[in-house]
Amino acid sequence: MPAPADAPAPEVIHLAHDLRIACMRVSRRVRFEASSNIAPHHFSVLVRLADSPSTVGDLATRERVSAPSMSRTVSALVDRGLVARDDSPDDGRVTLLSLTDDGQATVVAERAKRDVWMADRLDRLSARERDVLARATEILTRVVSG
Amino acid sequence: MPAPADAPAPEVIHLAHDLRIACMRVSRRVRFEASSNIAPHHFSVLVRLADSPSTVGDLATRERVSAPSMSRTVSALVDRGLVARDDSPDDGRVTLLSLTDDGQATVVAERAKRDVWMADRLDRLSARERDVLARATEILTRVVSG
DNA sequence: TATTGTTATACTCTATAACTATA
DNA sequence: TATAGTTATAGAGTATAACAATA
Repeated sequence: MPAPADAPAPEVIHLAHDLRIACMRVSRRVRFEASSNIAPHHFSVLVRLADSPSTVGDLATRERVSAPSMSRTVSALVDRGLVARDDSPDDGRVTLLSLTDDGQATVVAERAKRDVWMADRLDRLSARERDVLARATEILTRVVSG
Repeated sequence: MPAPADAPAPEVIHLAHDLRIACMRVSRRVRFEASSNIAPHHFSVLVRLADSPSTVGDLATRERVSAPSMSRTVSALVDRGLVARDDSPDDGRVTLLSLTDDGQATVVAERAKRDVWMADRLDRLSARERDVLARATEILTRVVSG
C-alpha cells in the first residue's frame, strides 16, 4: 500500500475547524433569516435550471436524489407554474425542463432576499474588515471549486 | 412611519452575495464529502446535547421543530443508545436528556470527519492565504454571533 | 436489449390535534 | 387551569421495484 500523505499541521486543522463552523453558521442563519415560501430542494432545482435547461435524469444525478423523487419534485414545480416541460425534438424519451418567467422571477427574488441579511451585517463592519472578507471570499471560492 | 436605514452600497451587496455563496458551498461540500451514517437533524440534536443537557421542549424550540417531532427524534436517538432520558428530580413532567458515552463519541468522530475535508484543502494553500482566512474567520464568527 | 421517465408502494420526518400526567 | 411530553393521524419527500415508451 502507498504511504499516506502527511497530515495537516495542528494549526491548519484548528483553522479548518473554526472556518467550517463559521461557514455553516452563515449558511444556517441565511436560510433561517430569509426563510421563504419555497422549500430548499425546490429552490435548488430552480437554481440549476436558471443556470441552464436540463432533464429529470440529469437533475436527479446532480441533486443526488432518485429519478422518481426528482420526477415528483419537477411535477410540483410545473404545477406551480415555475417550470416548463417540453418534449425533446431529438429523443422522444426525454423531456426538456426550463424555467418559466415566474420561475426566473422567483430565483431572482429569493437570491436578493438571502443577500439582504448578509449585506446588512457586512455594512456594519469597517472597510478594512470587508477587505479581509473580500480576499478570503476569493480564496474560499477557489477552495470549494477544486 | 420611520425613515428606512440607508441600503448597503452596491459593492457591499456584491461582497455579501459572493461570500454567502462561498459559505453555503463550503457547508454543502462538508456535508456531502463527510456524509456519515447519521441524519442531519439527529446530529444537530447531539451537538446541542454535547453543549449541555436539555429537554424535549427546549430542543424543539431551538431546532425550530414541533414538540412531537422532537419527541420522535429523541426516541430514535435513545433507541440507538446515543441519548439518555432521566426523570427530573424537580418537576415530574420533565425528562432530562443527555448524551451517553456512545453519543459523545459519535459527536467527536463526526466533527473530526468534517474537519478532515476542510483541513486537506487548506493544507494546499500558502501560509499567506491561510492567514487571510484566519483573519476572515475571526470576523465572520463575530458577524454570525451578533 | 438499454435508457428515460412515470407509477406503485413503503418508510421517514414533519405538523396539528387530542390525550396523560404533573404543577 | 396551564405546562411537558406522548400518541393519533395526515401530508410531503425519499427510496426501490415495476412499468411504459422510445432508442
